[in-house]
Amino acid sequence: MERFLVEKIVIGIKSGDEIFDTQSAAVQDISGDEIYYDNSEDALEIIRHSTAHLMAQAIKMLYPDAKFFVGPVIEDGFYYDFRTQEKISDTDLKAIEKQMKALIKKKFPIEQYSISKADVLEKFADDDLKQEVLKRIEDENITIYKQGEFEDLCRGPHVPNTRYLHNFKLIRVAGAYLGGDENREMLTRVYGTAFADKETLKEHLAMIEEAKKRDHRKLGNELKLFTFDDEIGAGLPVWLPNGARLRSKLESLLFTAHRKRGYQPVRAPEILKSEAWKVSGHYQNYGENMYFTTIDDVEYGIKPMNCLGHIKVYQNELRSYRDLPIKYFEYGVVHRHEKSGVMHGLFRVREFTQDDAHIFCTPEQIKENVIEVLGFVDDIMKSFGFEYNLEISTKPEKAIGDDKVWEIATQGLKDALDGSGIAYGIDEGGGAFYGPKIDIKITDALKRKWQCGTIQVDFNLPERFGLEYTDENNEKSQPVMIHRAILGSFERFIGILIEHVGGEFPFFIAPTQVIIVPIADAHLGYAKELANEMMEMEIDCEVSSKNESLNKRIRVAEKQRVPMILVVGDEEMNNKTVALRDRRERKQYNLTKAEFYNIIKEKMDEVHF
RNA sequence: GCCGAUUUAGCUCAGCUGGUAGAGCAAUUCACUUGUAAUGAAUAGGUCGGGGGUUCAAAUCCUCUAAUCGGCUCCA
Repeated sequence: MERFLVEKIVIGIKSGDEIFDTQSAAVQDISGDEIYYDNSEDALEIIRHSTAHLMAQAIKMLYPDAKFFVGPVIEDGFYYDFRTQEKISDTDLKAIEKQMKALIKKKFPIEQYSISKADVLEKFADDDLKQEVLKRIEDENITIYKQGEFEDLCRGPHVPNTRYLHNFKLIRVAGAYLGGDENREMLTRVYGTAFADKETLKEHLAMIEEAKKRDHRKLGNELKLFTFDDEIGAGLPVWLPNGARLRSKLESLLFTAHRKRGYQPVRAPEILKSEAWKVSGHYQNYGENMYFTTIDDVEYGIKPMNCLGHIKVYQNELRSYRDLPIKYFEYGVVHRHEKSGVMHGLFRVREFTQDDAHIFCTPEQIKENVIEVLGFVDDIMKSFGFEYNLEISTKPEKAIGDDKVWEIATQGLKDALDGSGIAYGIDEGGGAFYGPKIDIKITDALKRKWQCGTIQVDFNLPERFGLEYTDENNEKSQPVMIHRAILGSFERFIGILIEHVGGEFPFFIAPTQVIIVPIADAHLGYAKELANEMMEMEIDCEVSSKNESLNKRIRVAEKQRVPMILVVGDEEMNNKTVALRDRRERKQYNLTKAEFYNIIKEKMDEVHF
């Protein structure tokens, strides 16, 4: 393979933003920059697309009844959607790979020709999936690629010969709706990946394996942070002591952060009369995903959001423009009926706690308040070392309120983002039913994106609940509500944090911050004395006094990813010192008690959102 | 909800084509009293996710159901 890289084999031409393979470039007489056979983005596009076709060819040989839909290149690989009568499972991938390798050996040239759409429709008249593909193509001339006996409609680009496709791996089998429409049939999808050389492929696969070790579900179990239980129910997390300690540290830091920024803590019930959800529109727009109960013949809905309670707090007094903005926050426990197939560790659950807040303000105050929230988000994300993306979601199909109101609200969000010079993406039609939003997205260990925080501008609920304040002219005006969450939910945020740090939590939030290992029973008293002093300093601390060897106890503490391990024996006890072992460096430092306490105080003071 | 797979001791996993279960770690007890990543021995622990069926016999085959995993769809 090295030989190819050195020789700089040309597999395509880049003209402007478009990539052409050598076959098309020759036919259409296109000139531009040459794309060499290597791991560049453009080359991988060609290689992966060709590998997808090679896979289709192999599948067709093994499953002659197979009909193919589409096979695009995706972020780190490719897939192909198809239909067969026979069920295909992960164990069949090996056979498909083997067949692909056999095809590579035949060194089929990959040839291209083009025919009119009418002819293609005719040619594939008995292939309903091809007809579906053709419905989605507007061009009058369709190109077809042929390798050996196999041909498929395709825009390309492709490598010139199947012999360039050695370094691939089929990853998994999945199901996918035809055209992404859940009302259509489900096709079989096989995911795979490919590179220009074997080493890069190996590295990529190793990286995926490494990432799996950071999976929060695996670490949550190993570190005894949380669990799920069949008897309790799907999507209902149970927080174990370690996880609950971690979570309560986060809660308390975030509480202070809110208070510093002028938010008032409030609290409202878990269940509210359905009548209230009808006023808000949740009953009509979201009822199928809510849980209900009946008390004395009156129907109540378990809250899926906290806004209604906060609205009632606002309505408890008459408000003046001088009071605005008013900011209420609550760690609100909400329940949402998620479909059975979507639960995913702590990332997608049926009960979760939002760090939810509502800002009631005048329309003029939207921009400054959104900017302030964006700053709050940035403070939190930086403290944990998270990279995040922002996305504006606009009016969805299921929506309440005027188009004009939506327009104003959406513009308000854009203005705030533009005003603070932050880059953002746009998700058309992805907004909440009552207003547009800015979503804060973070990626997990396997690079899947998850929405965490959110900022939503809402004119609709204030209208529906008739919210008012008295303005400068002593007249009644309607305030705007900004819904916002920074973490999104404690569940999802902690899940992401676990993956981000691979279980090695920073000192300020670690469930067990210090573990003391007395060398022998004689040192237990001193260990407990240290532990008590640290508990006074609000440091979570454990004494490892089990009847095990010193080495074993250190090993266990390390595996539990405890940031600081103190070993104490005769020397430490007599001199009132500690031997501190660093989690990562495996080095020891001998410190006096006072020196050590200063270090941990400093570590705690480093954190402020 | 849909497609595919999985479910055996607290955890991680063995258990071939049917003959009622094993290992390592963890736990408990005892001995050892340890100076920076696993001391040794003994003991205990499972109606094999749950229901129904086939069979002389089911962890193993069939069926329904639940949960989990990988995707799809969805996520106020």
